Order: sequence, then structure tokens, then C-alpha cells
Amino acid sequence: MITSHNGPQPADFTDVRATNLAVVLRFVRENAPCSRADIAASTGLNKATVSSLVADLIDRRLLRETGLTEHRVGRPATMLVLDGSPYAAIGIEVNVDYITAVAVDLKGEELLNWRRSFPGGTSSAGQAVVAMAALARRVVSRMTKEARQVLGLTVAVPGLVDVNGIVRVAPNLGWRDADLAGDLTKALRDPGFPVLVDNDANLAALAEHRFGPHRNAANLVYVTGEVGVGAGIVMDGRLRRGGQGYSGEIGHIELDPAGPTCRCGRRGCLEAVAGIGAILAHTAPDASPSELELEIDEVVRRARNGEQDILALLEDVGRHLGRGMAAVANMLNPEVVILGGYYVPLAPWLVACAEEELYGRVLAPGGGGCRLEVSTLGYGAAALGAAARVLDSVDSGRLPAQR
Amino acid sequence: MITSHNGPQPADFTDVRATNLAVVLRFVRENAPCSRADIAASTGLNKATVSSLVADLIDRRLLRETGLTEHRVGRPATMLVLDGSPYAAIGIEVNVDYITAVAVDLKGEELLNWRRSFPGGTSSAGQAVVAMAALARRVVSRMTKEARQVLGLTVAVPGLVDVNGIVRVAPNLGWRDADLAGDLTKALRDPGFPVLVDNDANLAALAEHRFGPHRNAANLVYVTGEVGVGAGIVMDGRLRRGGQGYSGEIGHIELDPAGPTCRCGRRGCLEAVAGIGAILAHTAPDASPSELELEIDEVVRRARNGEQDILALLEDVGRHLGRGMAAVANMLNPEVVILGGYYVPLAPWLVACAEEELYGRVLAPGGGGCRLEVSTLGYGAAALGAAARVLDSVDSGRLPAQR
DNA sequence: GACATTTGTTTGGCTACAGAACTAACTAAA
DNA sequence: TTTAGTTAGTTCTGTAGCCAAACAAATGTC
Repeated sequence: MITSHNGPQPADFTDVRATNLAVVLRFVRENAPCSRADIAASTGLNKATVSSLVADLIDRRLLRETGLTEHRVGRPATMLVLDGSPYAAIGIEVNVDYITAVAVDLKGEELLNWRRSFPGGTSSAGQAVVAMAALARRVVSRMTKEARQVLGLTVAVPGLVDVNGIVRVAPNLGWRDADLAGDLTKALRDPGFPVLVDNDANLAALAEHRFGPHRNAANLVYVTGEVGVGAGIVMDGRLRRGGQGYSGEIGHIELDPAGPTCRCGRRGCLEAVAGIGAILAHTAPDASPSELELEIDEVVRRARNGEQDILALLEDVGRHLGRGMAAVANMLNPEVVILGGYYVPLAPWLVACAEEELYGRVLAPGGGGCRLEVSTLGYGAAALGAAARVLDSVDSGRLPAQR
Repeated sequence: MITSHNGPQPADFTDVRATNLAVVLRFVRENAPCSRADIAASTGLNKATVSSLVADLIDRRLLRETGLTEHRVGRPATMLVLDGSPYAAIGIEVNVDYITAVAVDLKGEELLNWRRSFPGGTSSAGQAVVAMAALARRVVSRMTKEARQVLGLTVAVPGLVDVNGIVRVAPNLGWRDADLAGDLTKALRDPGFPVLVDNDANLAALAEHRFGPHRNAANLVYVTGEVGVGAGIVMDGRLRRGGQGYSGEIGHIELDPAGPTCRCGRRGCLEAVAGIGAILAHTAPDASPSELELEIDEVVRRARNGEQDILALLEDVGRHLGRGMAAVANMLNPEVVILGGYYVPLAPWLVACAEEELYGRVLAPGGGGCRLEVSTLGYGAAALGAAARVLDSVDSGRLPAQR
């Protein structure tokens, strides 16, 4: 697809073709099943051009004709759908105590979702590469067995990942300057598909942008609710990673110089007053990373029971969260801010207070049209987004070669 | 130019041509004088194609051949430059006590710069339209006298401007929901060029992005230092305005819940602790908007004199500013944050403390490569950016018609 | 069964790119 | 002065891929 940003790049016919192939592919994905005539009418492309593009996409096994339908006057249309069967995109998420791998087809249908426990908190990046490679090989072999071609693999890492895919710092994993993409490619020995690495919040934002209920929003922010608080930023329809890839580090926005000490050493950071740690510091100060989920379940149980101290705690966290989101909304004016991670189970007690603070602080009329929503994609959002990252590159014109 | 965002749009040959014309135009702007051969070598376009594109651009009087130069072996090259003479882009800035109009040619050379006093603080949007139309007509007639075609006019407004160019709120001007673009177009009676309206910080960011010393940065943030503090955000080479156009409202990021009351009613907003008002509250609490410049001069004089209370005040403001910029840098990871407006004369006493806070708080290694710089474009940055907005649309392929 | 309607293909024309051959204009060396 | 070498820019030819219009195919309606 021809892009205008990052410097002027000349265009030629292959760019036109790639752009239009991607246009048709995206249209079918969003409007399947549909006919060639539908595509031509909606996109403005000529019928003949659409036929040629569709033939090309069928050749590449990205589209498939279904049986005719639509009993109206005139010749019945041959309906087209995405061909789910011949391809797969793989997403892997590394975390403190597990590695998740998902594979999806072109439609985004989940083909498999494997979780494997892994002592991320005490393993080196090298050990992680070995574990990921082993898992990836199993996924690839399963996909091959299903006669699927793997289009790519993306790894989601909770940490600072630069634009080249180098993991600069992953505090919870204890990694520094790890070339995960390079090492994993090497470990997979010429895998025949691209291997990418990105930040987990960025990829979760991508998952929301492609699969979430707000997929129409060209401007959205996804906020992770883990021990760390990070954000993935989609503006004007694309992930915006900043100059070096470190955008979205909202966890250490200082909300209160008199607030509690944060693990970064400063006081009153968003993470310290509204992160999951701020809740568990009161309920389970010595919880290990692997116990987080259980502890949060316990908090939910106590909130359901109406325990006053827990409700007050959650209200406080919600207010601070709202203040942080107000900063985000004022700066970026997204259509929607999506709360993910452990914020999801806690949402019933957080969102109302957060919204109140948010709308009270956003300067733009009507809150700038910004809504605060809760992720519906669950804990696997980052892994799903990693797979979505692969599909995105298909959408932007990097189609698999013709048969 | 073919863009991939906001929905898939099909491409055809005219898009290829427009893209390549824009590529050549941009190349010549950035590398003038240069030959056709240079263009071909650097852009990757074929020599023949470049010749055809250049001929087209010369026809449209966007480029011009100069006398030959370059005494090297081989046939001497005919050097090309932007043709400054036949076009003009107009930028207008409305402010509390004046209206500024600038006109620039294609190269960005300033053709005129008129300032006209205007009681913006006490005038309605309607009265402003009348005044702007009168000024614009004079500028247009001057340009016509110079045989220049006006390519467009953009108005910079200090306030919230939505994506359609409606001024939603301009607190210092007292305006609400004013369709400035529509009314000005009407007042100019079929001007034959597009009239746009945007936020002043956005346009100043555009000016920095096109003309400033950091014009190579694809990710930059411009911060206005006026009574209000606002930001213009350029990411991945383009202005990012958010869902409704209200991005960059950083003035009311709450830095300290125990801080001084802000005019928005909350406490400790960036604007309240690091805005120009925070300085003048101590030195000239009753200054009217038109006296701001004088009062700031007075502050500069006293700082130069080494008056301790002023130095301490400025250091305090610098620290708060740095904290605010840390939030910006953490969220957006720009290559550079540029301080504008009244921060410019005060920079010698602000920047060091601000940088210290900034680098101490940015999570990314090496501060994410983010530098804090001072604008060199002066108070006219917004008006210049308004003109740049017009040139931008030429660059993106909307070329004036052939002769 | 003729006709209307809609779908999708075929044909022809056009635009604008790339590559190669060519012409032009100069320097440098014989 | 001639000749070779070098670089600039144009012309010619081929091709990709778009659009428009005509056409073929498949169905419903009268």
C-alpha cells in the first residue's frame, strides 16, 4: 500500500495493484460474504478491475467463492469470503509466569491458544528464546499439519521495545538490550516468515483496533492493567510508536508529588496510585507474580461482598485512574480508551469513578467524544494483537506469493 | 498522494502521478538546486519519468530551470529550483490583541508580515471575521498585484478547533461554536482558494516541522507558552489531531492536587504551575493581555539582573514544566519537544531545570532520545504554520491546475 | 417464451511507469 | 584539433493495470 508518511517514496503500478488488492481484501473481510459487484459499487473500482483483483486474490488463496445465494431479480451473484484455511498468523506473549501462543487464520478466527508456564521472572532472555522457539516450532508444525502456511510470528513483551524490535528494558522479566527478534529467527533456523517483536500494550491496542467492538475507531488507546501500567496508541488508524518506539509509557505520569512511593523511585506515579500493585499493596502485599490472578479474584470476591474498605480502595484507584486517563484524553483526544488486564474484572467498581474524574477534567466539549470502555478480549489481548500485527502487514499489501 | 489511513481508498494512475509529482516537488524543495539526474538517482524514479514529471511541474510553474552550473566532467546539468514567484500561501493568526497575516511563497520565503491591532478579547467571532476578511482581502490584492496566485488561507485560533474547522471554545477570545472557515469564505465571496481553520499550537508545530531546525524529526511536539499552555503533535510525519481535533490539550494535566488553583477550577494544572500566568501572578498580577509582552520583558530584565526571587520563581516554573514535558515524552516519545511563545525569552532560566526533571522522569533509556529545545521561529510561528498548512496540501498532491 | 435485470467477462483504449538506446554537451588526453 | 570518455536528458518501445463499454450469462417477471 502506498503510504505518504515517513518521507516521500515514489509510487509505481505495483503499488497501485498492491493498494487495490489490499482494498478488496479489507472490504471482503469487513463485508463478507459479498459479490464482485458489491465490491465495485462500494469501493468505486471498476467491475473489470475488481474481477482481476479478485482472481488474483483467489489465486493466492486469500479469497474463496461460495455457493451462490441472493435470490433477487437478475443473475445471481457468486459470493466471496475470506479463505480461512491456507494461512495462519502466530502471536506469542511472554509474561512473568507463562508464555502464551495463539494462531489465527485470515479472518482472525482462533486456531489454537496454548499457554505454557514459564518462570519469566527468573529466566534470562536467552532461556526465553529457547522456550519460545520450542513452543513456536510446535505451533508451526501443527499449522503445517493443517496445510497452513505461516505468514509471520510476532512476540509481545511487557517492556520497552525499540523500533527495531530490540527489547531495551523489561523490568518484570529482568531483561536488557535483548535482540529477541534476531535470536528467535536464528533459533528457528530460516523459518521462512518474518519474526517481529513489540510492546504488549501496543499489540493489545492493535487487537482492539482490529477485533474489538470499537474497531471502527481510528483513534484509540489501550491501557494495560498489570503491575505496570502502559498504553498502546492508535491514531489515524495506525499504531503510533514515537521516534524510537517507546510511546505509551503512561505508568509514570506523576499525579501527586505527595503520593506513595513508586517502584521507579518517584512519588505518586499513575502506576503507584492506580496500578494493580496499588490495590494489592493493601490486600496482599507479599503476593508473587504468579499469584496475581488469584489475589485479584479475592479482591473481586470481597468487593462483591460489599466490604467497605475494599470498595473505598477501589473507588480511590478508580479516581486516580480517571485522572490519568484525563491526561491521556486531553493529550490525544482518542475516541475511546480501553481498559485491559486486571482492570477488566475490577471494572464494575472502577469505571464509574474513573469516568467521573475523566469527564470532569477533559477540556474539550463533550469530553472530546472520548469514552472509557472495558476490554472484551480478555487476558490474551496482547497475544491476539501479536497475531493481528502479522495480519496487518498482509493488509498493507505484503501478500503471500502467488501459487 | 495516496494515503493508507482512514479507510481503504483505491488507487489509480492519477494517484501514482500525483504521488510522484509530490515526491519530485519535495525533493527539489529540500535539495535545490538539483538536476533531473540527481532526482532520478535519489528517488529511484526512472530518468525518463523524472523528465516527464519535471516538465509537468515546470508547466504548472512550480519549478524553474536556472542557468547551468557544476563544472565537472560530462554534460553540465540544468539545475532546478522551486519557482517562488507565481504562488502565495496565506496564514492568519488571531490573538487577544492583534491579528497577524503572513504570506509565503512555495519556498517558505516570507512575502509579507502584517500585524494589525484588534481587540480580540472583547470582540465577537463575527467582528473578527469582518476584520480578518478585510485584512485577507488586502493581502490577496497585494499578492494579485505581484501576479501571484493564492493557493489557500489558513487561520490559527488559540482554542479548541474541531476537525471540521469549527471553533468550539476559544477561552481568551470568548468565542463558542463559531464556524470561522465557513463565515470567512462567505465574507470573501468565492475566493477561489480553500479557507481552513486550526488550532494555533497545531499550526505552530507544523511550522516547526516544515521550517524549523528540527524539520527532519518525524515526531515532534510544540508547546505554546502563553496564558494557556497547549501542544501541537506531529507523529510519523503528520499532524495528529485526534478523533475530533482536540489533541494536545496538555494545559490541564494535573501535576499537583495540592497546587495553586487554575482558571479551570481545578488545582495544580500544568498551566497553573508552569504557564506564563504562574510567573506573572507573582510579578504583575493585574496585567492585561496586551501588556503581557512588556511584563515578560520586565521579568527577563530582572532575571538578567540576578534578582533572587525571580530566579527562584523561574526555576520552580522550569521544574514544573519539565514534569509536564516528562508526561508528554513518556506518552508520545517524540524526538524533540519545542518550547514556544513566551517560553522563548525565558528559556535561559527555564530549560536547564526543565531538562533535569524531564530526563529524570522519562522511563525510556537515554530519555527516549527526546530533546528539549527552544523555538527559533518567534511569536509568528502559528501564522507561519498556517501558511505552511497550505503548502502541505500542495505537497500532498493537490497541485494547482496546469496553465 | 419474450423481456427486464443483474452479474461478471471480454475487448479496446489510455496513462504512466521502466529500460534501453540515443543525442547532447561538456572535459581531458593524445 | 581530434578523439575518447563522461554525464545529462530525451526518445522509443514495452508493459502493467486502470476504466469504459460492449457483451455473455443467469435468473425473475409478465
